[in-house]
Amino acid sequence: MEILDMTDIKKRWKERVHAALLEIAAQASPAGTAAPEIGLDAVVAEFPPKPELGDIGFPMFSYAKLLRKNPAAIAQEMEKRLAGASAEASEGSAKAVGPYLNVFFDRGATSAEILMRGEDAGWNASRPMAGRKVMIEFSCPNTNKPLHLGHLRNNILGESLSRITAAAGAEVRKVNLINDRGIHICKSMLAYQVYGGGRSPEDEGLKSDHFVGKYYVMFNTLKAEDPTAEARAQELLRRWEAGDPEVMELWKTMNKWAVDGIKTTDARQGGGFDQYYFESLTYMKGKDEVLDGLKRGIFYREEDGSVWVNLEDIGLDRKVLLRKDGTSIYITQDIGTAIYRHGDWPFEQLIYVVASEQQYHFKALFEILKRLGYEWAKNLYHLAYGLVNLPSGRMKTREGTVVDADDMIDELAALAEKEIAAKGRDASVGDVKAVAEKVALGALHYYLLQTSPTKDMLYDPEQSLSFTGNTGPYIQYMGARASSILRKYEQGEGNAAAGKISLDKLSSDADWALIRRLASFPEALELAARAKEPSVMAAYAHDVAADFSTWYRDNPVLTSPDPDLSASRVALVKSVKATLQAVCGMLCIPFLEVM
RNA sequence: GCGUUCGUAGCUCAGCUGGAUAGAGCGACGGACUUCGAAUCCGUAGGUCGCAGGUUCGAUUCCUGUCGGACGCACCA
Repeated sequence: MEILDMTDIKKRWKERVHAALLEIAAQASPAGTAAPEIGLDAVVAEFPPKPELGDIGFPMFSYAKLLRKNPAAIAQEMEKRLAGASAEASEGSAKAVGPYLNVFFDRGATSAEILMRGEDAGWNASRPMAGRKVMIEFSCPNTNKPLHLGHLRNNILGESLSRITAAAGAEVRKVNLINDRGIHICKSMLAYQVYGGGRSPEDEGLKSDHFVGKYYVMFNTLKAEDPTAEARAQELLRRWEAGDPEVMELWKTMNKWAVDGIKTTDARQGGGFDQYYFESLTYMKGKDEVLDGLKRGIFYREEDGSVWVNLEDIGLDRKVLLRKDGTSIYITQDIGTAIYRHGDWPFEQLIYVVASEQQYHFKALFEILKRLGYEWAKNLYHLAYGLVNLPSGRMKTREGTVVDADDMIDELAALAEKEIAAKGRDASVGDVKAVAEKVALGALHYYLLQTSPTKDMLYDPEQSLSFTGNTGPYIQYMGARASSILRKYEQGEGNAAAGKISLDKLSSDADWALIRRLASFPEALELAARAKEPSVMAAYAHDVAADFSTWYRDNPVLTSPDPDLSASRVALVKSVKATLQAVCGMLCIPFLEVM
């Protein structure tokens, strides 16, 4: 069977509508005069507010003036014109509804396509971003302390966006830039030298990144005891830059502890990277580029020897690129790193997932790369995201300190475990701890992704885990319910095995509501990928789960007396499950067969 | 002060390139389990989309101003 792609059907209808409009326009204009121009882009399609109005709609308002007709009349004429069109039956039909021209999909053809999902692992054939190479940078931790709540949002945004972009057909490369050098690193090293006594994380029974973080905090203790602490840290940095063997040895050891621990947390979230960059290896890059730009007159040198760029013409400031002593600063490194990466893997687009406090920095960075003449610089994108706040109270740690990522997940898992016990599900789920961890991650990830990245958000752990409503666990629960039905079917319950799948059995409005939702998957995916908005997929996941929940309450699957009806519904449940699995995968919400 | 960004129901959030009666969830109130898992479902109440102008046939969406919050404006990263 030929696979129907709803996105394509929509596009083809758009073209038909466009063609018909041109015909009307040509007819309406007096002989000898040019027909008014209507671009294909001027044809907009949207979803009618109620399903009975149609599946997609085209408002006719904007052509009224051009065609000197009222929108309703245009819609009428469009309907007549398109009725006879040689559109294949499977493409549906168009009907005038007031000032709108609405298209009704052919239910049978759509259903047939949807039912294939359950049987075909490669059902997602939509590839709107095919052929594109997209590099996505996220996480970028410092190696002086463990990840915190903000990193969890960063990680999940980056990971989810990567998966969505890949699902949309692009080739994706996830990269992480480890900030493993600098004064802050030296502070934890110094504190360890003073207080560590050569102990290892194992000796203290701490996760290795938490161990390093402990000494970073202890630097404050040192500062209170020793007024020269800051100076000593600076001295350590100088020795590091000089390659002092003793300092390098300590640095390597502590960095490994930090990075190993951080990687464990990344893996816990389900993420990972295709390539790691280390600031200690890249921070020298960029200087040559700046000097080259200076030679070409893109930058200028002040009397003290420092090198600057003037971005005032685009509403930014003057920025320093090289200090008067000739050393690099932050933005210089980023210039170098971007160029270096493009050499590594010639991306078409590079997306930086970085907190919105750095918006200014990235504007400047992108502009500088553009001025240096890099063609790809126009495709650099800063995915800025806001802060994660917690409701004041229990979860908020003392002022000034941040909520640790591992602690947060631990706490969520403990709550989930309690809930499983409270529901009396311990026996059914088997490995309670493993399931609780997955529920915790589903809760956390969905909650973090449902909000648009740009906004600051309030993370309420209790609410995210509440298991009722717009939450990750709700979506997981619907996945588990679907799985449960299919499991029983496999075990021979009901009479579906004796029936055969019939599209006629899935033609009710209730069926159509669910099928239409499943059919809009390619649109949701394309929008999410194009707009770089995992929240679109999150909303879609919830919609699918909610529609399924409504549907299966009134549509018994295995207990229906009609074998054909039963078999058809089993097929539909399979495609619901396949869809939920795919979408949950993109959102890093673990799919659970049982919970 | 300048710049960026956010402001939608009591609370947390959606609202796709401007379009048909602004949607979910929580909370409140009222219903539905001898029925495939009630971690569910159904219903009711609740909004002058911060405010004021403007563009448009049409504005929550675009523009200007204004109020309020967040962030940024280092030879830090």
